Amino acid sequence: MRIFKGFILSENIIGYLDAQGNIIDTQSAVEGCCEREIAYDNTAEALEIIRHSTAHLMAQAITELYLKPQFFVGPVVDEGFYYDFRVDEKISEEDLKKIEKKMKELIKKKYKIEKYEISKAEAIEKFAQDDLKQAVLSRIPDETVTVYKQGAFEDLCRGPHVPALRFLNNFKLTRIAGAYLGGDENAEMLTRIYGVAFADRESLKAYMTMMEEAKRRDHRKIGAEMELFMFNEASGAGLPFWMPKGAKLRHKLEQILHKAHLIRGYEPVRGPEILKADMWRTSGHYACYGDNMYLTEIDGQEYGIKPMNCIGHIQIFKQTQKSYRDLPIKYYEYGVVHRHEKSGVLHGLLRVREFTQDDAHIFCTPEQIAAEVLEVVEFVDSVMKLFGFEYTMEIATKPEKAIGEDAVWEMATQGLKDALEGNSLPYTLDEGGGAFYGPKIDIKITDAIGRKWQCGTIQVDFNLPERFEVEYVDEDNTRKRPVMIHRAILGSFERFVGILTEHYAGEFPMFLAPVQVIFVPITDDHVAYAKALRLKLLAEDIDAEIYDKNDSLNKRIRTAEKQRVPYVVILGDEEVTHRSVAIRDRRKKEQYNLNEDDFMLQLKQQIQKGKI
RNA sequence: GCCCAUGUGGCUCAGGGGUAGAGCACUUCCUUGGUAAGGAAGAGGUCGCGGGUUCAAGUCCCGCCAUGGGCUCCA
Repeated sequence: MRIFKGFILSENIIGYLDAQGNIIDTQSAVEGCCEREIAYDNTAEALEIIRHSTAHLMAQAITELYLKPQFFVGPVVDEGFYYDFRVDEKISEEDLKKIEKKMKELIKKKYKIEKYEISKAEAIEKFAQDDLKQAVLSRIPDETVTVYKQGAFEDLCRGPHVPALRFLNNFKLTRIAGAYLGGDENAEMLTRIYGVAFADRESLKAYMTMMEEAKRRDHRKIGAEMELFMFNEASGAGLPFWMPKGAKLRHKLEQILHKAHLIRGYEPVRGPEILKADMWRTSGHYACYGDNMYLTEIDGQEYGIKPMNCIGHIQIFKQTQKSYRDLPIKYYEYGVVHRHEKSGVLHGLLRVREFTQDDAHIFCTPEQIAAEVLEVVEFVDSVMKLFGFEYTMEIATKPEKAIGEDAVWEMATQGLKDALEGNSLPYTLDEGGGAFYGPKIDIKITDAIGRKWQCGTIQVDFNLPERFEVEYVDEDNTRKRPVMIHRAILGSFERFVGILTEHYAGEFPMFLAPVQVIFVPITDDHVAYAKALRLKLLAEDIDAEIYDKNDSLNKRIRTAEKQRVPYVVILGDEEVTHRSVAIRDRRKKEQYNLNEDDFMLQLKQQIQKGKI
């Protein structure tokens, strides 16, 4: 047994943790520095070391393959690692395999990873030919910097690294992309290669399988297959079309939510799609959000297409005089909005230029804020439970571009915190992430395969009521300013349907499925019965189709199965005679018969599950 | 908007200077079949759009549009 730096030296140790939980690599460890060892496995600490070293290995491979390589930063991120760099030739997707191959060759050379220290001045001298390294150096405040070396390859780096390349066997380069130097939009664009690495082959395989699964669930693929929605090149980017099946799905979602709003005291309203630019000047949108707005001119007057629905709701509120007895007033609208998103960010239904928000504005007194925010949180909770989403909340504070006094912001932000803290609801903070008119709570949901999405939002706003001079008459007969709470639960139908599609992999529950039942009559003699049943279902708002085209029975069953419809129902002589149905459970590939009444009852019970 | 890649019938893809191909889907006919592809015939494409090079351009070059992966931002 060998003892090394106070620890038993094992083939399996790639680093240590000190008393503060910092990772100390084997190159940096000294006698008595550390509390415990980091073994070569898939713990967060081990992966951080492994991935960081894999990034270096990739850099070494790139150095050997391409002309004039210069490297910027190569950090470990949530999903793996990346390295930003510049070379004198073009690198594309196909090159990733070549780089991977070179990385594997380098591993076989069994280089040790060594570390040495030099002064910053020496480093500036050493990397004089490399302006990216100079950029990195200029960001380092320390007077001493460290360099890691493997074979002929040296890189300025803080570490930590594995002791030798043999720990880097299970990696995969996943994609190549452009990235601004330092994330600055005005700076040069570097090449970025992303990769993942694990301690064992199985974990890498599991990760790749998860990626495949995400690809299989991609809402763009499923949306096309199921004919839910489409885009049209000639019509423009980011402008979705809802095909009949998608519109049915969306309609069901709208109906479920409509009922849920009414029960909670919301009233439906609707504002115009386009308002005079002066309205947007008053609201502050023109100044703070103008870059994202579509503007036009009518009869010499400037108009703006609405990017948000608040202004319309404010006008409706102001139309009649309101008493403190009326508050809170809750207006809701499935509001169609247009936002000029940059072309590069458009992504299926998840990021579009025209979308419909499930938007509502609650006008209330400052004293009512906490209770109203809580009620919205409860609303969010029931919606997310319905679809089986886990979620977390995040409070976002004042951004750089904002309207209103700091004191007002402070009060609103505190109101949100109080509402959550007072009810022991956990949240995280996003400093500077608020809307320009107020702070907000963002709801982030986690889908069936663990991905996170931002959907709902609750925003407290003291500013717009002030700007539009919104008032109510208080009990002492004076005019007071109400507070506005902006909120959306799904966020937008587009995004939410996209997320739902991936969450369910297209296998929507009965209460959402665009087509809920498919009847397959065995011969022409059974079509009449199918038609009669279909009408009965329609009367109950259940969408059913009949597959009676001239194909073999097996073919029609296969086609029906592939539609991801909850109920495939076969109708033949037996069913017609006994007024029954033969149901195929497509998940279990089993079948069972029900009489007509029980069938209807079962369907209605399934639909009932969609009530909130 | 920026970097990289891609664009051939409704869908998935082959063809890479010399007169457009396959499978699925679609239409018609035969077949009336009890639980995942019965058979035959047919229709459908100015190869994303616009320029250029060439005797000749899906094919090579340029610009634009759209899509995909990122950067940045957000519902």
